[in-house]
Amino acid sequence: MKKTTQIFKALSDDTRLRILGLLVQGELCVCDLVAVLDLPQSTVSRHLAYLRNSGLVDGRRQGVWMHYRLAQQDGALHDDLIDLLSKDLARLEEIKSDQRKLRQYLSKKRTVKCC
Amino acid sequence: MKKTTQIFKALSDDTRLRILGLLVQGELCVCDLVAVLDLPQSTVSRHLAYLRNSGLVDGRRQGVWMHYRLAQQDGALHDDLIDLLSKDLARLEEIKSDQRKLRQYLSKKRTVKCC
DNA sequence: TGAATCAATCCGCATAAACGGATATATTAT
DNA sequence: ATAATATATCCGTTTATGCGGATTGATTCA
Repeated sequence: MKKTTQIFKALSDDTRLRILGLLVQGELCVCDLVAVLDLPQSTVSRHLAYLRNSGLVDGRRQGVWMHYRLAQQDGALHDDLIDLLSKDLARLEEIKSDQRKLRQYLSKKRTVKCC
Repeated sequence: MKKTTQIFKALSDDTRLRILGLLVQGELCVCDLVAVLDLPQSTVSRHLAYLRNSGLVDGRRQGVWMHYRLAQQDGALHDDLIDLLSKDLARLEEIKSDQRKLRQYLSKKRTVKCC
């Protein structure tokens, strides 16, 4: 039960939903998220830690950079929720806006000194 | 976005998940919930108010008693979550135990002075 | 109207969690 | 080793939320 409420707590915060709304598009590194969300790095890292502790995302280090992506295969409820988020988050205006910003950002990424 | 996080907040608490785990079985009144959950009435009512404000349950007065049930038709995310809960809550041991208690309770309900 | 009963709200207290600048840690390159 | 950079964690402060006994409000019946 604690695991279940923990997952829902992880989804109860605007910033974390925004992060997930970007990660449903694919793996990203912290510097990408900071740039697109336009939030302090400590804020982004703190929320990523929360999502990881809740089992919703996995992190992988590549050199200095940490890449995060949605976690897979972690129980029925978890998988059902990931499916649900992939489908329903993109209906929210704020998420759509972030996703647009992400596309712009990725298209000019070579000009950015990040991963 | 606020509406979305509000729904997830509503699902982030043990007591509220237990209430929903009973309501997926059908409409119940507050006194039923207090008896089965074995919690103070003020606690149950407070959580019911939270669930109602989040749009997850509807209340209907019948005389002195308030009957609560899962709300329907309130947006894509909402409906998807109700489906998910109906399916996944019953996998949790604590919820299964509550649902057993509910069946026992309902079977001897005529001996209880409640709705 | 007054008593009885169910449910909602109030209250003070305790705990959890968000914020973001500052600091610590980890990795790479010189 | 030292510097540079990316990320994680620490810290004090603020805000949100849970608790449950006590109170209030609503409804029914005599």
